[in-house]
Amino acid sequence: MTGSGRRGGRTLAVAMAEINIFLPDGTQRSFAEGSTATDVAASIGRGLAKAAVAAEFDGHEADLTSLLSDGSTVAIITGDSEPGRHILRHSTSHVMAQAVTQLFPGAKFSIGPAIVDGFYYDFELPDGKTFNEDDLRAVEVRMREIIKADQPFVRSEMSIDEALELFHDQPYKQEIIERVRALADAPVVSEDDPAFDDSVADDAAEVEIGGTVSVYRNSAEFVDMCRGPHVPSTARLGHFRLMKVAGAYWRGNEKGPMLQRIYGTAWDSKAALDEHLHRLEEAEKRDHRKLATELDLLSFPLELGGGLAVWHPKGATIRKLMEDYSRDRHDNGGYQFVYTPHLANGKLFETSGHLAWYKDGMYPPMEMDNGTYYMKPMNCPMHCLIFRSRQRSYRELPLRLFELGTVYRYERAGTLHGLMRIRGFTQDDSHIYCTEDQLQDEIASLLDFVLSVLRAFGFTDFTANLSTRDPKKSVGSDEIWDKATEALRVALDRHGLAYKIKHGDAAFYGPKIDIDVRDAIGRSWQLSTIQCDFNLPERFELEYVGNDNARHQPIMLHRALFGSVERFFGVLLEHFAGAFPAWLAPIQVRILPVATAHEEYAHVQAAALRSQGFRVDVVDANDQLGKRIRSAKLEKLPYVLVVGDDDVANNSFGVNPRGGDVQRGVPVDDFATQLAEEVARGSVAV
RNA sequence: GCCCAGAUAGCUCAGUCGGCAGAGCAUUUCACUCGUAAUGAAAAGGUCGAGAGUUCGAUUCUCUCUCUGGGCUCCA
Repeated sequence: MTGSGRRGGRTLAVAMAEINIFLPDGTQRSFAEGSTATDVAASIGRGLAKAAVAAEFDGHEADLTSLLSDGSTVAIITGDSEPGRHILRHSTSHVMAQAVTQLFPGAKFSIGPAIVDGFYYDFELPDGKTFNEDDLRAVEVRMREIIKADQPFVRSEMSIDEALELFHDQPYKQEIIERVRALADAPVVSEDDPAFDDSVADDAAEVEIGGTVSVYRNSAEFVDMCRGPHVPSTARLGHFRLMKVAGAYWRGNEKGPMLQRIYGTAWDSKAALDEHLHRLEEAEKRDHRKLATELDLLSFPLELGGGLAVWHPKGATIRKLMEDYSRDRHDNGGYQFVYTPHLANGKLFETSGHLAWYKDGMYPPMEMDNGTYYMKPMNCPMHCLIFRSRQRSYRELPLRLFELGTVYRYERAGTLHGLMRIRGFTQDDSHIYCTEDQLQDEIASLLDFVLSVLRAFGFTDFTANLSTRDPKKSVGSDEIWDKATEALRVALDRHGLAYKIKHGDAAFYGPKIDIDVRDAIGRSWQLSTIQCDFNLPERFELEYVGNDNARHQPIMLHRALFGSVERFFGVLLEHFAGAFPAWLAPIQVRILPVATAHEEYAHVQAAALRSQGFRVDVVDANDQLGKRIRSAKLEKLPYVLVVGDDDVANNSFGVNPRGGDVQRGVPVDDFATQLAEEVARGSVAV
């Protein structure tokens, strides 16, 4: 079966004339043809052999059988498993590099890892040439030829010096090899260690650590440094597509050279590839920018400039409902509402430190007769002024100030993205001032509050990130950092919320929790944040009088649930694919009279429903009923009510719900009662 | 900010090898009055993103800018 290209739950990985066992730690051991499980167990230990994530063998089923019959469980990697997809994607990226070097002589290549759903490879073309769409198609064609040629991937190992010689005309490969040489002598650093360096780990993933470098050759002219593993030969590949070309900095360094990155997707079967492409189409259909236009919710007029939106009536209705709900919850949650202006004298941002650290992210200054003014990039300094406006007692704490505060940030032009990254946006922002003793309880109840509000908007799947101190850049004592970090951790544990610790990822002023939510099609969005701040209370010299009649500095918490109202709106729009639940729908009910004779009844009923607080409109019988229904469906309205002779006679509606079956003759009062229940249920906090 | 690709009617798009700009949907009007996803006819709708250059002539070619999309970087 060698080279037969079996896939789909069957053997994918087969090597030439040897057995390769892939161990869970990412290393690989090779055994000569004919080795048995006894040999394997003797060499690497039975436990490790059992835990192996994959094995390559020579297409001799007898060898495999002997491995298995000996009792060692050696997993054979298949194309429809996660490690299998990883291997075939990485192998496809090698083939792409091979095709590129053939079509573009002199191309330098750097790294080409497997990523979610696919792979990429970064290139530098001679004379600063760049890829275009036609180049991509040409590369695809060449790749298919290589795949058809059924070239075996042959692994070999060499010394670092030999590798440097082999890749003498590949400067990026040489740089990686040099880094690995340095790494071989350096102590092993765990991922949890603050000194852990991602980029070194990436390099280490390319090659073996320990003085040798492994390379894979799959034809006379193409060899690439790689730790492996790979599929045994190129014929095992084939269900791929090159998706796009993009610029990418070498090692992600903005000051470094810009390479050409080609992204591709690769799967073990045509069905899996088609399914993936279909998923992309579905995600595209839910794109909030597309839906915002189709549903007439908002727009980004050219005349306004980049990253600035205007809200049309329907979008504004949804936004108002979101904001009303938020205000209501905060009102009941012990928050006090404040308002602050959109711009301020630069002295304020000098005091807060924003000008010193964040000036590039702020709109440029406005010179005025009595000073220099800036649009506010944050609400916190202003809330601190409110705290400081008079002497505070411990009896007032925790003091929770809340504002739907609109801020302006000069996001770099290339980073703008619809509502998700925008230059003027509104935070559901609160700053909580509390004592050290109150910190634990405050954070715990805050986490309750955050999750409850998110659930009310239809999200159920959450994960959290806990970002801890970066000792190289932080203010505040060890003691207070430990205490705050512990408070955040305890709150997460108490909730049983899954969380990852991001070491050293905290802002300089304090640790934080970020909440990610999964939407209806499984994408993850970072929304809420809870941040401790030991910096601003110091800078603004905030204090309260304690029960010991002495002055103390409060701890400050920043927190936002939506994060930004605009971004949250965008996420909701994609989550619901524009079909907002009844409590948020800008138009909940549309009444369609069958003919002109029923228009009066339709308008009377619409007025009656409006008086009960529902959002209702009527479309008169100028068009055919079918057309008006179609139009209402495209607008994704929760309820279409058709009224004709029967309904006028019986005081009823023909109810056509979104995603449900038509029901004729529903009594008017029954419909109103049921809709009221649905609306009330929709926004209930869980 | 950097790399690539774009910008034509409200929307989705076609087109002009440089010579008065096109469709469907939406809009308006007229006819039709219809029971659950597209009735028919007509009208109106455009400085072809902005500016400069080349040209007898530019929406089309060149350059700059603006904005958008995909990435990279960034998001204190």
